Amino acid sequence: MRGMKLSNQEIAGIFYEIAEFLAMENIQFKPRAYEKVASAVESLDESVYDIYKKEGLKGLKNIPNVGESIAEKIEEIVKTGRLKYYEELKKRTPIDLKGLEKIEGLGPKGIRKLYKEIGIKNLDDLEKAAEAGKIRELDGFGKKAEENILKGIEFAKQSGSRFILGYAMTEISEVIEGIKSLKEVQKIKVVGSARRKKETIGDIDILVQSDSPKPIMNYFVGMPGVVRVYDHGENKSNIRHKNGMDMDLRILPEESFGAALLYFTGSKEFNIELRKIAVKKGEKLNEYGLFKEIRNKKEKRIAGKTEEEVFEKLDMQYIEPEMRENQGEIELALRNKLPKLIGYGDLKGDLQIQTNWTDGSNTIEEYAKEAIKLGLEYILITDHTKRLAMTGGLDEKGLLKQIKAIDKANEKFKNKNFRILKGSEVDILKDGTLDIKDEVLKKLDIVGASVHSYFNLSREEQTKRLIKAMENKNVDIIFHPTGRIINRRKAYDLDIDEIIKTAKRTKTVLEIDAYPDRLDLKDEHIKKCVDAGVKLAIDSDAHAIPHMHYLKWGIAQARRGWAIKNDIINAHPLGKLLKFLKQ
DNA sequence: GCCGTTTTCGGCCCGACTGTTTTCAGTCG
Repeated sequence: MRGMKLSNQEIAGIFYEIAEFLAMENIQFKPRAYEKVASAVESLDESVYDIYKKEGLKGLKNIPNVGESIAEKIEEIVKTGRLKYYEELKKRTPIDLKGLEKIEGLGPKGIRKLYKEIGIKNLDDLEKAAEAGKIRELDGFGKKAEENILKGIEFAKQSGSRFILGYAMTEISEVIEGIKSLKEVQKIKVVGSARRKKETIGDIDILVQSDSPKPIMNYFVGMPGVVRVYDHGENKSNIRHKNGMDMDLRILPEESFGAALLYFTGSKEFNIELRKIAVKKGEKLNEYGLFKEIRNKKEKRIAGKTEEEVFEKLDMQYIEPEMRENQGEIELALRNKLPKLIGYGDLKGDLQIQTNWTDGSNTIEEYAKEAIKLGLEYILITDHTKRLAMTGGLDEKGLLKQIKAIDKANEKFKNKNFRILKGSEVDILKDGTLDIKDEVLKKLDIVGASVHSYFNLSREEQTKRLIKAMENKNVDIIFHPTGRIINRRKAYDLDIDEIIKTAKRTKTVLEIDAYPDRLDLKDEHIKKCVDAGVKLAIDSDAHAIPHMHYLKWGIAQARRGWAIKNDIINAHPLGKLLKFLKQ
């Protein structure tokens, strides 16, 4: 095999681009076929190189939506690192497709026209042509189109990555509160990827139930912070907010609200599958409801008021929003075999908290009081250890001192059915040993260990390092196992399957760090752990009191990984939790 | 290009809004 190995993500990118090129040529159905493959490759948890190595062409064809022709194309990529078909398409139309399609309102047909008629290849060309007034002269374009292109270029220049859900939610809530205050609003709900609790979101979709949409729409497009209005209709409007987010508002009446909720929550692939199920039953599903044709083409709405009703009429179980990704959940729902996901109120404790003994802002007691308010029964204090000098990490002596302080603090909560547990976030050194002696670790209730250095070790070394830490009998949990920070730092290179295998063998728990920009493990890793029977902990990683409220984002991530209550050790009462741990 | 309780050909999810149309194509989600 020659050339650079492409990631699944990059290969998916190629197929997305091919879809786009084919759409430009006005070719029917093929673009959709390539898109589907791109999305399937993107969500694989095994590299296509590994699949090909193990099972060859046949393995590739087992990827959903991959047939003869595309399997061969993937094979070519694996073998040569290139794809001739793609390169020829690019040669025929040598343009910066990815850049140009960022412009809102500009699609494949428009891009093709701009290239064919006035030779526009990239955003620079486009900007110059628009400024020179050349766009408006083209058939099918006009003055308005030219203006929109200029605005689009400006936004494309300043818009960056996707937004982190847990952080964006605060600002979203303000907008929601504003809309909610209108008397015409009967119900309001954030839908789209935010309701599915994806870790990052591209835009905000909002759904309102109302019988008089007009005043609501008028408020929405004119509310404070709106910098651009893309659409302003009776049922649907779309704006850009000054915080950089695009927001979509749809308004429907009560009889359609459930169907609309279902539709606008997505995912797109999930919706398409659901609609196909309806079609097979001779019915039609859209955002207004589930419809059955009665005599002479007249339709009757058989469901639509609630999501539950629509699922029921489709003869399937209710599917939680976090699962709606068309990753097998639909089949399970049809067979009445869905797992019962861990609930948002199911946690009994928080197992990662940093106090003012190191780099946290609050005292042990303050955290305990907040935990009681949140309905928790225990917390684990996990301050950093000595190698992390910049946090004032504790050494053996410091830890022993903290143990005594916790004993004393526990006196105060005796009557409250609440316990503060003694723990630590021990540093895993380069060779996999720990920076605190075993004889001290032994005295703690629960020990978490994590990596804070040498992020650039080779996959083999990094994996070995973590395995060694897991093999330590005192280590109960590995905190933030992959080390990624969303939009800021890549995960360190790790053989996650080996880590999961070792976790199973050594009875080590892996953490779902609930901090909004960590969410480490990722949903697909969680799914693997659940399948392998590896236990997980959901922790806030709080460095201050408000951070304890992040636990819900960890639960959301666990639900996206199909975890049930029994998979999460801190969903258990204290006694049962302690039995799970090593020794 | 893929896929199959309408199986190896003939389908492929469905609807809102805009701009430039004079009944609709393109784009988006």
